[in-house]
Amino acid sequence: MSTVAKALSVLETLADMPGEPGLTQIARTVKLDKATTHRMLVELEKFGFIEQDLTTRCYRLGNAPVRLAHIRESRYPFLDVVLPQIRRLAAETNETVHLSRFISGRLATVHVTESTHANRVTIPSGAILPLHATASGIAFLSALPMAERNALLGDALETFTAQTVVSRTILEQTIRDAVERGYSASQSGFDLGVSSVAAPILNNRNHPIGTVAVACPETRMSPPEIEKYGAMVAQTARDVTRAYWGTKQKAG
Amino acid sequence: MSTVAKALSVLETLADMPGEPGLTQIARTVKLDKATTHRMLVELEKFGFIEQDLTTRCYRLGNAPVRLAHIRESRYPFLDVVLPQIRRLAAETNETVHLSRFISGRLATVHVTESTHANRVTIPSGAILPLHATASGIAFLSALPMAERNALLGDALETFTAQTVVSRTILEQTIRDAVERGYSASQSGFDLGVSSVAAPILNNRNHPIGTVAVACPETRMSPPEIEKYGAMVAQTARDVTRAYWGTKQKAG
DNA sequence: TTTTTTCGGTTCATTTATTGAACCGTTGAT
DNA sequence: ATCAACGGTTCAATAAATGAACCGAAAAAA
Repeated sequence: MSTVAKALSVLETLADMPGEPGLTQIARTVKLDKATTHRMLVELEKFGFIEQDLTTRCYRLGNAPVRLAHIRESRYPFLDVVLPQIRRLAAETNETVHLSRFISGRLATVHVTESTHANRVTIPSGAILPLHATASGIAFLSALPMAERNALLGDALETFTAQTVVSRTILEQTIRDAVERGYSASQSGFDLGVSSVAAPILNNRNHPIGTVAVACPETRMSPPEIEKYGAMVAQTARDVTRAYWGTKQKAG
Repeated sequence: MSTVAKALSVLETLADMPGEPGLTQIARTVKLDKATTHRMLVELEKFGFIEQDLTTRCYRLGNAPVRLAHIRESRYPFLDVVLPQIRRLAAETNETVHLSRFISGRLATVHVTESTHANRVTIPSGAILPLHATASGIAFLSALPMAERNALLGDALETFTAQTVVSRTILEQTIRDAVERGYSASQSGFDLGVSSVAAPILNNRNHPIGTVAVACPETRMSPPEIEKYGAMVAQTARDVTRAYWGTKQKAG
């Protein structure tokens, strides 16, 4: 493992730890020697990637990533790249299409293009989508390695409707189906009478960062539509992934 | 120079370079060997801090900083920490107080608390403040090393009013005055009839990230007020800096 | 109170990763 | 056809990273 990889591991570990941990705690979590961890922290701090509270001696994420994120987003605005694809899918299906992103541990709706049908599904932008009860959630989970999947799901699966999948084994099967087909499908799992299909948007390291989904009243989503929209949503997700991360796709 | 420092230098350099440079260009800019630079780029890419376009082989800033920035901002929201201080200054002066941040190369107004006077200064949130023509801009420049200062100012100084400072030598003197007093002052440099004083907000490495400013009609800003508000705005900027970066202040 | 543990941080002989001049194959300009 | 510049790789020489043991302080346990 290269020194740089160790430093970046320390940074990511710190970011994913709750609160403001101390040196020993960070070292234990990254599984690196205390002295090594300390040197990494010192270097990272020099560049503002982390900060240390002088009174408690604890570490926290710094401001440097915020600056870099600004630069990144001003040059490659995610929505600018993705929205045309979303709108095309919405036009082709004439159903409500929504885009979600995985932000600080939760899947949040960041854009919705509504269907023009009188009877249509409306989703508020910003809505948090439960991972086990929505097509988007299942799609997201389906692109995740098993370990991360279980960590995210936690212990209890909340019930939203009579049709919400709360059985662990059924959920596992649903996710396996989604992996196999390349898209997920859900009927009334979160909102009664709403059916949707969804596919994961991946980054260039094949980790999911969000989803695209088509949602409509269940009366317009019979098995042939599921298959048709499913294929379309999967294709759109692939297009989005390619448009945003260019041609470079890495394995695993 | 540690390996980690080299890697982070490569990252920051890439972020600050325009367009999508190639390996050799990056190596020249960071002043590191091509082989070394390449290894850093490969490591950074593994963690998503940078991306490479497979067709052009060029590098660009990646998505990882965006994720970290989300975590940082959700835990330490800048505005939550700063706004109470801004409001206190507004209450004490009963003049319009505004906060700006340096975002992707420009100084942008991110918050305004208006005076209750009938005759008051109104600034739209989001307004871009020219660096050479506003008290905020001068304050920001005054906290910057000479090299960065000149890089930011560019070649020509735009004229906004008859009083806009467009002479390089006068601007230099104005900045020196600001450095000496700890706050900057400007009369009608951007908007006619508006006077303001401002001070820089620093990060824990003493680099400016934004400014606090008091703005009012020039009729209410005679020399004694400049001095009084100047001292207050400088103190507020220091308080903000301390509140956001805790007790840890580093030299240099 | 005294003792023990845990903490953040440092040291330095040992180990290991980093380094960079020279190199290769490719591309694009002359 | 030639040359120059590119991205990327190689490997002996080298410089940096490593981590068990350590320090003093502070918290926890006795």
